[in-house]
Amino acid sequence: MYSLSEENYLKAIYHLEQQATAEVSTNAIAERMQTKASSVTDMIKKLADKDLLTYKKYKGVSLTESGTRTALRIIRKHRLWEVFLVEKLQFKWHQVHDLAEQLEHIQSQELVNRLDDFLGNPQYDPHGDPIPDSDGNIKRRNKKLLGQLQANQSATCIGVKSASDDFLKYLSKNNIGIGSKLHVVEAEPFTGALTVKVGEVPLFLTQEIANSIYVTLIE
Amino acid sequence: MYSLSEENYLKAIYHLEQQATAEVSTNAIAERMQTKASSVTDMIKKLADKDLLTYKKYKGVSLTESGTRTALRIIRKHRLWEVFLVEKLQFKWHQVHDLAEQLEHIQSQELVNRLDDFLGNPQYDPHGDPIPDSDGNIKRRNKKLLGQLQANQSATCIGVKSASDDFLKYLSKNNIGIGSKLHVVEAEPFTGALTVKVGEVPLFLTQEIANSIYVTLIE
DNA sequence: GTTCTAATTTAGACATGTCTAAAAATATAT
DNA sequence: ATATATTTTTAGACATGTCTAAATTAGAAC
Repeated sequence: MYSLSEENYLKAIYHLEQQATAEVSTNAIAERMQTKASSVTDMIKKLADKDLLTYKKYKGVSLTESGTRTALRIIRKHRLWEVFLVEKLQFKWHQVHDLAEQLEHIQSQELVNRLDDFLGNPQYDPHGDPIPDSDGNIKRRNKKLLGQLQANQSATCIGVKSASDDFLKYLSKNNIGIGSKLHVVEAEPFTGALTVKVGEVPLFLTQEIANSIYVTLIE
Repeated sequence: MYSLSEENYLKAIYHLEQQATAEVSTNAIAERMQTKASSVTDMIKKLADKDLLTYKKYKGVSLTESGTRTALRIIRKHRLWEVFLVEKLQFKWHQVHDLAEQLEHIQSQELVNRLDDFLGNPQYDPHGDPIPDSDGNIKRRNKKLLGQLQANQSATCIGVKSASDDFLKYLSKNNIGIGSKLHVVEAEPFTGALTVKVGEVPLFLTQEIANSIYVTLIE
């Protein structure tokens, strides 16, 4: 269907669009894709010719509906493969990204859907990001860093940022994993350190650690 | 490591080498890869430069030890993914080849070995072909078509050739699957039809059907 | 509004892997 | 042993996706 490069551009542009407010700039794409602006311009033109994005010279790009749909299909595959790697092959959260970057380009609707069923139709990947369904619907949720919470807020752990082996061991020793409920008892304004409760057990977390844990607020 | 094209050439040449007695010819490769002889010559030179095969102009090629090792690594991946697709995702035997052609190019020793363990270290793929171990050792066995057997020989079903859905249904209705023991009661010389026993149940098979079933002899 | 700077695009080049058409080498037939 | 047919290689072209360097445009500063 689309080439490997085209798919990678679509995915990158989709992610940039999620963050940015306006059109996505050539330089932003170049930086994200570790390539040169001139290469981006070339590719942008091709994608525009295929109606995957709209492009006005010097004015940046934005994905068309078709482009967004295609990007979401790739992201769906990426995240499902990540679940597979972690749940079935016992990879650690932080080991799966590069592999999923390869697996996401495997072409077969049938395969993705069977994989989805095999995994029990998971809603979120091991990093806590939502997995689009086969129609491209995506359950967004408010992903925050634990360190951003105020005293008295409660949240569910949905993932970690850049996990080292030691960090993951530290977390499991303290009974923190995906799905753990965390309640912020106190947030120290100067150091940024947090006192939280994991279940009923109190735990002291440095700012650095609190900012390596992704959570979603419990209302 | 190696490009997608390079990997595909290595695999094709390996398979041709298994069949052929002497060096593998440019035209043989071209036919198998559905490409032109001139393209093959170009690629052959590159692979020779990388010491993956030896090549004398007009004299065909043969894989070096390094080339063979690389080919076997790809075949290992191909066959393990086929097992995954059939055993875990419930694909039919005949649906998995094209998907495995894509999956075999995923780069990661770690992934293959974990997949191998996850699948319970299978020895054979769904077509009955042996899966090389991580050192490239391969358990060859005598793969024959059921139709080639004589009266009174016994064999184990190890796969099917070009299976249609209807054919697979026919087989499962008659209790023939991978691992089934088949005993040839009679081989009709004129029509090529066979009378076999599946366990204790006698069954009549036309030549066409008998030549669509792969078996390995029981000594 | 003109000028400067930063972002973007264009022009031309290169690597990979493919092709066609022509040339060269090998194999076959008599 | 020579002519003919087949196989293989070479030469030159093209598509894709990338790059560098130069030219262009947009946006900010004054």
